[in-house]
Amino acid sequence: MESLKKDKTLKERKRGVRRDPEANRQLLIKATLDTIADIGITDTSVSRICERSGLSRGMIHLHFGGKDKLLTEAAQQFSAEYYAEMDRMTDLGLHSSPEDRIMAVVGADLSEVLLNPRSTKIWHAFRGIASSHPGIARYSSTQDHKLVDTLLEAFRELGEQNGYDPDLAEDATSGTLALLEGMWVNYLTDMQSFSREGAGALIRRFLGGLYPGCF
Amino acid sequence: MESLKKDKTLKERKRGVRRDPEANRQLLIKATLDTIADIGITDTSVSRICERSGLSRGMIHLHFGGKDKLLTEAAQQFSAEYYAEMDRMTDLGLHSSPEDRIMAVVGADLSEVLLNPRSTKIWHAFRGIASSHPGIARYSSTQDHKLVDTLLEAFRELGEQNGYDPDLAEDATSGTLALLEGMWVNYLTDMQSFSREGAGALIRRFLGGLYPGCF
DNA sequence: GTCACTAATGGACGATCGTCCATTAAATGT
DNA sequence: ACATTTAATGGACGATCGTCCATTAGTGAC
Repeated sequence: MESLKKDKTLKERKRGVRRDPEANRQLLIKATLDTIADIGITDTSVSRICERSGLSRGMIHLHFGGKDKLLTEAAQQFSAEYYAEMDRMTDLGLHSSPEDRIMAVVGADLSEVLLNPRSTKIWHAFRGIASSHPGIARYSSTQDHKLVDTLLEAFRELGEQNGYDPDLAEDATSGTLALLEGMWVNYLTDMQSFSREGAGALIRRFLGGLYPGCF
Repeated sequence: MESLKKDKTLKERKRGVRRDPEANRQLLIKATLDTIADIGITDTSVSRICERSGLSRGMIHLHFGGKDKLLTEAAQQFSAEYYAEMDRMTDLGLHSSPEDRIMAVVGADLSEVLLNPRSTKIWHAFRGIASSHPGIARYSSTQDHKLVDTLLEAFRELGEQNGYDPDLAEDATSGTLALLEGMWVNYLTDMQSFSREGAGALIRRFLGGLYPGCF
């Protein structure tokens, strides 16, 4: 599968549009993420990235000005892709019940599209070096994003409808995200025995406890 | 504080017992963990570790046989220290109520002894490279340890006492650990605004939802 | 005091790191 | 068609990587 990708790349470069800076930029970012997922961020070097992308070693400096900048852009793009997919999978039923909207977020986060070997490895690799790479740290948090507002709003609405303490919504939001973080860790630690359904059921159970009668 | 440690080390070597292989081993492991917490695991090299420990560059190969082995032993020791501290902080009241025992685990995990800048940075650094370092992966999980049994037993007892579904205990255990994982991530992401009390209260709230009338 | 033994040193080694740039190739403008 | 501009190459560069080992220094036995 990997060598197939490489061949496709090379062929495109031989016959199609022969110079495409933007495509090469993207190719380098993708190669970076793939390399991190494959051999770990410690062994992800400029040479290895270029090798995988099929481009020459000078390209990174040309397009990004250095390895660190490339890493930062890769983290940014990876984060953006996560949220784009999350939006795509949850925006569909906007006028559904708060429970459904919340569980849609949970389900999306636990789905194979978002939670897979590649993404968990990359995600945790970036988080692991975030404390020493300020540029990357900006993209290794779930906490300051639209996603929080989505959940918060849904929980508020749910609480309002059923007469629960309004400030419960904040804890519910924060707790839901924390539970999901924990599930990702479980998945990373043991992909074999991880159950998406089990993880979803667990979170539903916790939320059902917080909002009795719902979920 | 750091140069002070170094001086102390040097002085000990000058006047006290002048050759102490085991002490140097420990010194190297400590220097490794400190370096990871300080400059990140990417920049943690043999030279940097030796520099910090005040020992010569050959020591790592002499005592551990290579950098990877040292890293693995450091991860192992770090993990062991975590569980030792956890035991120390929770074994005190063995015959107390299940709720208290559970919240003791939560409180310990959120206490400054276990949850601090150094430990979170090291923990996440190791986890970030775990997928590509099988030796380290063994020590980057909370899931296969005595701690699980402690919680499981307490939740079972709690369920029994109050007439709850016994299989709730497994979800409660797994969820509690997941929530704690999430709290560690929150702490790593934003140490300034993190509140230990808030985090503890949130978890208590979730558990109170699962076991109404308790917590 | 001498000898055997182990701990510890610090530099040599080849490999690889990330950066940079002179050169080549392709696209664009005239 | 040729000149100009931009994309892309691939090797040179010094620095640093991790490993290894000949050497030195400290320790204990006799």
